[in-house]
Amino acid sequence: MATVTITDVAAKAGLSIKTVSRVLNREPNVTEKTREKVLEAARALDYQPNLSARSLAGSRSFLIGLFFDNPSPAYINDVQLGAVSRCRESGYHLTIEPVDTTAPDLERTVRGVISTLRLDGVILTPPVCDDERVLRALEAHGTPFVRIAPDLQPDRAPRVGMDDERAAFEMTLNLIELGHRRIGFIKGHPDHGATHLRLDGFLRAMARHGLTPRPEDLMQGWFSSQSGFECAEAMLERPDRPTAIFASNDDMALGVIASANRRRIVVPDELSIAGFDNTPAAVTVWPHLSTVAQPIFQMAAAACDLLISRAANSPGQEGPTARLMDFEIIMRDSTAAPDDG
Amino acid sequence: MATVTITDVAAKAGLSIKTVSRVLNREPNVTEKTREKVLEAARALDYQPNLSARSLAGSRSFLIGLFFDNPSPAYINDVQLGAVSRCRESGYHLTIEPVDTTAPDLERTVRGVISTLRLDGVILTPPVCDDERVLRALEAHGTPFVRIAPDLQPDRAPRVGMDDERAAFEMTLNLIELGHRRIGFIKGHPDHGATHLRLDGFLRAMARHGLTPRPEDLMQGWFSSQSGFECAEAMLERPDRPTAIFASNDDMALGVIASANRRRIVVPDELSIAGFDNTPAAVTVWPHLSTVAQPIFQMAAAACDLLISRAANSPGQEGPTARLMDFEIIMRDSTAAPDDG
DNA sequence: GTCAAAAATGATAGCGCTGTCATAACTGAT
DNA sequence: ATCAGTTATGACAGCGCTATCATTTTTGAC
Repeated sequence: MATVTITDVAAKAGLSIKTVSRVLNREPNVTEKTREKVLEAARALDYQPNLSARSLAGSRSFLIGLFFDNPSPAYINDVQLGAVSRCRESGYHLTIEPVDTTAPDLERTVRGVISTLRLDGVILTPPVCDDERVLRALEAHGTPFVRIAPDLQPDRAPRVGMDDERAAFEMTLNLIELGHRRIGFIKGHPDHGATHLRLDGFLRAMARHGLTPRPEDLMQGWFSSQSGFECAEAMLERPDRPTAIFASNDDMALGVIASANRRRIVVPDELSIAGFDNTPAAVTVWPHLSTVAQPIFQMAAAACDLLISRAANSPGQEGPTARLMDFEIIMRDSTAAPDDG
Repeated sequence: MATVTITDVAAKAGLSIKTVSRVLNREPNVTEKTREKVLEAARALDYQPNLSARSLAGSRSFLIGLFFDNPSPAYINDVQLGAVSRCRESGYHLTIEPVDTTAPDLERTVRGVISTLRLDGVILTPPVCDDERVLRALEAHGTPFVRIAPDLQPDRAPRVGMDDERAAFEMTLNLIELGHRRIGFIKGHPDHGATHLRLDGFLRAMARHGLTPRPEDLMQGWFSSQSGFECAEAMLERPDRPTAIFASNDDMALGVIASANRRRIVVPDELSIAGFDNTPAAVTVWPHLSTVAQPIFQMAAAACDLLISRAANSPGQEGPTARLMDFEIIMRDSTAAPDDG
């Protein structure tokens, strides 16, 4: 209620508002003594700058937008937490903009948001990060954006991500080293970039050990637990079923576990199951799911960082930045050596 | 990039900027013809109002804040979607502010956010909605807020929620009508308001049928799947175990299913399980979980509504508004009549 | 037609900041 | 001391809107 303005601070400190502004914005050419005086006055008055005024007068809005369509809640949650944590440090705020990629007026919606809010930057998560209309709208408006785990045209704009191929490769290697030879693989949604990379990693690990998966052990899922369940049903009803199934995300792996439970197939004794993503649900089932943990929080924080430093400093680099973060293979209770050695 | 201002629209329409402003803000006293002219000019120019300017000049910021600590990602996701959907309709935007209720400087953080952003309203989810420091900061600043499912002091401020007691009551009734007499109940986190209400509903339904749960069938959980698992382990290892377990949220119910699976207890033939919340995970397990669906999306939308209409119009009512939404009992595959009839 | 009342429109002053440019205060070499 | 070359500070315009109040136009009763 008590609205303290920069003018009040200036009066209290006995300086001009411009000098106060300089201190608050960490601009150069301010004496240490002056700095102190301003800071103390601001503290005493509990001064809070008015974002609208800063935004209107200056070139920054201190607002970062997070555009997402519909990844899993857990994923989005991590992204938000990561982004906000970095925003907080720099006085930025996060506005969330769920985006319906199937909406016909998507482009004008996006244009509306970025020009109304004058966002300093936008974070794009899959699958929005691969939507041509969104990218075009952002580029046309000149709004900086960072894509998280984009599929297509990786060098079109700055991005952060992780090495899905290598993660799938290593998880598969783990399975093979446990002694598995017949390993089933459930692919993800074909429109999702990670889908192909994870499959590639799986195949590379198999090939490195001279293993060629049979066609019926390579199934097409949709990243939903239902699709994982259905693929598992098909694979598990055959007498020569795989001894391990690697589902390319946790939801599908959960479907596999559900199918195994239904068929009284003991996990991991009779069937090893691995997932990908390390969702909270992975430790909610029994047995706990072996999976790949993506550093989602860190990726989002890095994305934010890119946006904020870009907004603050001038650009000046040559090609778009790309930051690859480390994943982590987490072996829990759903994987073990196969029965028949 | 091409920044179209209200002045441009006014010039194009051959009117003053004030008249354009009136049309855009749906103020009265504008001829239909004038209205048309303004709207057409705005459309032709693809005019997008500048939120910062509107906020600085006027009394509204068009920003709603969502404060949350750490409910489940699925819950938060629904809240966000519900809130944003309503914000969109009214030209508002949502900024998210994760709040750490254990942080010592919580109060000044909250104060900083609301005065910097000049939020038109704030939505509080559990457990933030019961944090005294947050409530005090909001009240002191005079920022309108709506609490979702508050526990303490329900009439301290406007709120939306649902009737947890009656939902638990009805679910329990369903279980009893299936033929269950010995029903285990797993309580939630004691600090959470819903915990007591759900227990009350359970007990009332049991009492109505002359049933008194034995103390060892009334267990203390913490809303985590791990705690559900542990409670189930204790209940299921007894020879006279319950024929049904009602866990007061889905995560714990998932823990119960995990325990049953581990013990080769067939669900629902040998054990019925019911949850509460209808999280996505409820249909990720096998068998699919019977549960209570909270209208989270609608609650958040209603909360937003309250804030926006309050921001637009003057207040003028007497007591704080309270809106109770309808729940839905969803009976899926984890519940059935008991074996022994 | 006349006139007051009501409705529609416009001129103008800020909102609280930042950016630009001018001014003042310090340097240190001569 | 003197003067350029810095460095530190301040005056003031204006960002794009809304609010207030003045002005013009329309309306309806007589």
